[in-house]
Amino acid sequence: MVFSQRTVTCGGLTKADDGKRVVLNGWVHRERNHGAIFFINLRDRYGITQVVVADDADKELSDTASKLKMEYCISVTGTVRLRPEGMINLEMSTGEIEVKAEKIEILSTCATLPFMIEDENKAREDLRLKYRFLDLRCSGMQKRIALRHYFVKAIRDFLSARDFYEIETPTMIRSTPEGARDFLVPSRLYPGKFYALPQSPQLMKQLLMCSGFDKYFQIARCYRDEDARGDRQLEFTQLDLEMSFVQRDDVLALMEQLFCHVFKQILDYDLPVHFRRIAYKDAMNQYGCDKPDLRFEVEMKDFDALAAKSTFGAFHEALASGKGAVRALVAPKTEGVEFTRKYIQELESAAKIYGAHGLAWMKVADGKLNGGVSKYFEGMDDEVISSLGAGEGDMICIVAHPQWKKCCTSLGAVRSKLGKDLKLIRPSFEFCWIIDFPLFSYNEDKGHWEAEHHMFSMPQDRFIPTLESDPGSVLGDLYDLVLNGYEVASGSIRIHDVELQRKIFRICNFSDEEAEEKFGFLLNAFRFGPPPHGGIAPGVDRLVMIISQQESIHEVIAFPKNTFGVDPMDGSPETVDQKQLDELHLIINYPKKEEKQS
RNA sequence: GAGGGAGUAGCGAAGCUGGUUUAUCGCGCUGGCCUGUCACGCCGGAGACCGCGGGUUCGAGUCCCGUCUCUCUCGCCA
Repeated sequence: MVFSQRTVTCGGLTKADDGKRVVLNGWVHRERNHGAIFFINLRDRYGITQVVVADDADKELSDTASKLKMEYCISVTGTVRLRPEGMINLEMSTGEIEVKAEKIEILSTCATLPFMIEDENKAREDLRLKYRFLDLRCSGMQKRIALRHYFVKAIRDFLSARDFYEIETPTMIRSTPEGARDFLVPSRLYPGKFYALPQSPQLMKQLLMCSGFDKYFQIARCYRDEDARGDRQLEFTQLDLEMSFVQRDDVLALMEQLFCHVFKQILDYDLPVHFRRIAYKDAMNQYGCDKPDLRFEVEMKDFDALAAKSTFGAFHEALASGKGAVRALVAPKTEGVEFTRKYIQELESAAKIYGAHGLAWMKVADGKLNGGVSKYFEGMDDEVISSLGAGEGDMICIVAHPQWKKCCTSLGAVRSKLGKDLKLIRPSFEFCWIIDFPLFSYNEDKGHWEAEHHMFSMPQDRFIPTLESDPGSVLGDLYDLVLNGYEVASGSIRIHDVELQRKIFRICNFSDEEAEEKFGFLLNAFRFGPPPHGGIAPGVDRLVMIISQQESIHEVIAFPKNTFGVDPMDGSPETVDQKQLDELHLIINYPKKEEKQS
């Protein structure tokens, strides 16, 4: 197709270009027809420029102009001129100039739009996803995709300058029996055999360490066949990173420098040089989760002793086994929010989602405990109020549970809800490290220990003697990076010793034979002088989401899947031809529809 | 696997406790007018069996049951 190709973009013209003859290519963003004069806002990736078809236009030009509709793709040839006095639009970066059209070519027309191309598309998400190519024309999406590009570029620049190599690893690998469900790819050449898509390049990067590439990173696509959430979907992108000859603090320091650099580069935002470090146990006790939002101050307090002194039966029951806990927090008196029965009930349901049986509460009025469970604290008013630091008009919320973790997470949910409802959250970026995670957790259903993180993380030295006798109390050289209540990175110092690695497999119920069968290639590599190494993997989607103030990673992914793993645009996943199945030696065993009992 | 929310023209919404109506409004679409707009303005028009299927009722967008789709959360996600 022959057409007038652009000489400039729609974002770049200024009054310095006055008088210049230019060609613009772009989309009709808005069109205003005043009869004998037309205004066209022409849009491309770089911005919007006003095109004028003036009253002196010939018939051909004004006929073409009158045919234009939103989202027609056109080429405009014309001359830049200053806008007349009083017609300057300060809202637009190009608002001081306009292009007087001499020729307009319609490059393609546009059907009736399913939604308007605006700054932020207000259509339902499934419609946005079906017409994602149009949704992406909206300036909000354009900005976020651009931000993502600059985010990744800043990472590459930073790491390259520090001698890291970017190395690609396979996306079709062996399925390994840990973590999430794998996505499988059937093999045509080997009937009955499958590749798996990587949940992360974990083992490959450890092997690269064994190869001597002591500083590695990769912007890696990862796949996990689990249900989606606002902050995760079945395929996502990680900055995967690994280093040899390092200890935990080297990794943490590098990440602190990296994020300081990146935030300065793309947001001109100054992060602190060091991020706060919180032990997992303290995070649970104080914030009720392992990814605390530190943008507001409400903290949970140990209420075991005071609960034991109270006369409230539920507290005593929770503590009876010795494994339970009672935690309390103070909801600050806030203008515009009444701690009504209805609101307290809302808080209680938030707690119940995480297993709490109830939410105990009392208010501080005239320096005394009032309402709720206050009658069980007779004579303890001053003690309770001062130990929690509660003030006049504040409300004390208490959760008791026979399981420590459930007690904490339930009250943590209350804390989160208060943060939002009482508008306590500051607009800022609050990073912190969560360290000293337990290495194992006991899986009641399966009846054996499992790795909290993954089986390749190093136990902290002091626990190595008691590894097998007391797995539950072993802390690992594990670390999560948390930002504004989201886990944005997770990593560890890895095991590089065959015997220690075998021990960990055994604790996680893998026999030596099984371990050899599934992870033999790693164990084999560890026989040939593996270096001590460790790394981390920040989630790119999540970080860009938080930086761009969004609540769903869909807003920063060009073509995301919906909550059911379906792409409404291309319709995937979809059935395939019988021929394809035959080639792959597959027979589909459809699930039987359950007969409904009538 | 479980729970909460939603579904009304192409899009976004209103429609209270069942009953004045031809189901309302904004955007878009469409016909016309308009020489400085920039979310242009003005006049006119088309477009919805109120997700789908039953039921209750003299009467259902509204109440009940079922079902589908979407969305958030728990479980799950090292």
